[in-house]
Amino acid sequence: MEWTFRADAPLYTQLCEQLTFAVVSGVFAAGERLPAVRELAVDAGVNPNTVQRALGELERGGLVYTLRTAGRFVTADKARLEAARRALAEARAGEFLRVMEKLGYDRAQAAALLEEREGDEAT
Amino acid sequence: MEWTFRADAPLYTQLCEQLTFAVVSGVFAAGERLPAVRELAVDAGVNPNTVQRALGELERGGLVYTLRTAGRFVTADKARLEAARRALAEARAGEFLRVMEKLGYDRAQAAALLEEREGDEAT
DNA sequence: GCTATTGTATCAATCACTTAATACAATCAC
DNA sequence: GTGATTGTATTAAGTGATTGATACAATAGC
Repeated sequence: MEWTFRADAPLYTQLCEQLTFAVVSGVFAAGERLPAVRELAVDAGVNPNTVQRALGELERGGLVYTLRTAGRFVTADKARLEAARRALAEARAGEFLRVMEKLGYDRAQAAALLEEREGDEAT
Repeated sequence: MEWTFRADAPLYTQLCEQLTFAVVSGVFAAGERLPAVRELAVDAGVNPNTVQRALGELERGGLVYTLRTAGRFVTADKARLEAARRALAEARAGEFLRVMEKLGYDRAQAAALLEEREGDEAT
């Protein structure tokens, strides 16, 4: 998996987000075992503790679970994964609408703005 | 004007955003004089330096200008204000689409999600 | 010209947070 | 049972950024 980090936010935060997106969107399949903490750490070029901290968040959200010495696994509960994906999307949508409203765009205008956009390919 | 600060981001950042939104959406009219740095500081309950820093950002964006001892004024260039408003909206839209894409929503689905939402009044 | 009010500059300290090193614990595999 | 591999806990230190106190500078207004 590809890791990219900006300098304007903590590593563990970005790690958490990227891991969440990966899990929720199926990069790691439901029930699949994740690479070990140390492995992920080497792969991403960060300290194992940092990975640990990020994964702790995922665990609290029920997206992954831990078998003490066997490793971490993505939950097998596909409904839960889908619900999480949806919840993330809803949250982002909510934030987006709040900000747009402060800028004087109502819901319809905000939606229209999305569709009008040209050439914003997210490489 | 109403100030609200969260604890999860620097004051000057939030101040900057709130001032930008206020200026761009006409809370302070084009050409109007802004309250003095010290006045805003008292009003918002922060240090004058913090206000100064935030306003510096607005100035760099051409939204306000300074007359050394007379105060700060919103630019009289309404086109510029409108352009800034639009640019902010576009930027947010772009971010939103990028994230939604990572979550597996294409542009149309993202837009649809906005319109489906119920009861998300931004009090 | 004097004074009050404006923005500006400087400097320091505190504060919190992130990151890292290291050691511990448990159990799977053989 | 032994060792390798897993996650976990503890602790420290760097580090960097934010905020605040204070002094400076310029000029508008009377």
